Amino acid sequence: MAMSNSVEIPFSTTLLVRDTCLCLHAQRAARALARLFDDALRPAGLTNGQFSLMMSLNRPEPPPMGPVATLLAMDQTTLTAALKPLQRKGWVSVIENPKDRRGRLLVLTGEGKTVLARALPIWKETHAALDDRLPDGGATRLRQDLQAVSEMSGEASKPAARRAGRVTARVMAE
Amino acid sequence: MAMSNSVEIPFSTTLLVRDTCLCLHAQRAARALARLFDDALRPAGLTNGQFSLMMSLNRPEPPPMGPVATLLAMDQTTLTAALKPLQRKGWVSVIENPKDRRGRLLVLTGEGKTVLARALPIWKETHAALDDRLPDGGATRLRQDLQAVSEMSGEASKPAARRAGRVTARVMAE
DNA sequence: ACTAGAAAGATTGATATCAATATAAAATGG
DNA sequence: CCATTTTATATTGATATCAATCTTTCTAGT
Repeated sequence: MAMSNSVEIPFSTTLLVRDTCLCLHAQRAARALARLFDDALRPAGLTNGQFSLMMSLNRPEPPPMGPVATLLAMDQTTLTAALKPLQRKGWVSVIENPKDRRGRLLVLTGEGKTVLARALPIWKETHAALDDRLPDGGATRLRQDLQAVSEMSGEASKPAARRAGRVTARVMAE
Repeated sequence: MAMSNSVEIPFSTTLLVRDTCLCLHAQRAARALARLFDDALRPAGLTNGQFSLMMSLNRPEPPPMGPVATLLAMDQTTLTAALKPLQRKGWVSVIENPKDRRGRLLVLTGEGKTVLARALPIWKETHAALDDRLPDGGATRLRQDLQAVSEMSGEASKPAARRAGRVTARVMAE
């Protein structure tokens, strides 16, 4: 009798994973929304990620990189990479932190602010349209649920924490 | 009087965008969940995306690429790229479609099935743990909301449709 | 059958993402 | 104050993501 080499997973399992996996659902929604906003923001010269990043730099005091990476729930090395094109375009400057010479401060330039200001109404329109198409209160609920998931699967696996074996601080307090 | 070159966006607007943008929330949750599942699946040699992709290939009949890309809500060119490492590892074969010589069929190899079968219990555990940490019914609700968003912002902006100016067919009917 | 258009994928180039690792500076414990 | 550890960030290498574009093959209309 022949060696049964390949392990069969029932098709029903495939359907189960397809229908229930929160990770898959999140990746799909994230791709779809990214495309939606990328398309909308294209005339402004920004992607959804660049918009979010630059918007998060619009603060009274220029923030260091770590907190921004945490805010965006991205790896610090991803942030370093994401800043490169924005620096090239002159929209963000990365300066040395005088208080801590290991660190950098992220500064939105005047030109960066202009680009961001042009993108803002597009974001508003796009987001309002999206909001309208969701059932009443759907957006708020979804936001809360996403927040919960980010924090939950984030606490233990926040990029910074994973390297250091511990959890890091709060970010962008109002 | 000096030229007022830079456009100021109030900090309150930044906080508004940070707190309400569904796209940002989705990207963050997607990154956090991706890390969670990537970490869990690492011993099995798979990333969350590779797991989802390979699982979606576990069907009675090997599917063509288009429907798989649609199912995963990713661009067709992304799928082409994502298949490369899986082909190299011998877990997926890309064969010519005898019915349509433009097309390809994606086949999970025996070795691919074995890898996937080893990853399955990890997925189950990880997903169950995640489920437990969400409030009652939270997972189901979130799934439905994510689904709605994917379909909504997907219909008009499905990768295939964006190129062709129209919307494509249903996928992976049970 | 022919031809124009549509559809399926592949390729290229730019950016995004993270793991592993490296470097430099600050903090901490003697 | 010095040695160790920790923290902040950068670099490299692999994969993921999409826009723009190209080739091949199929389909429709004639």
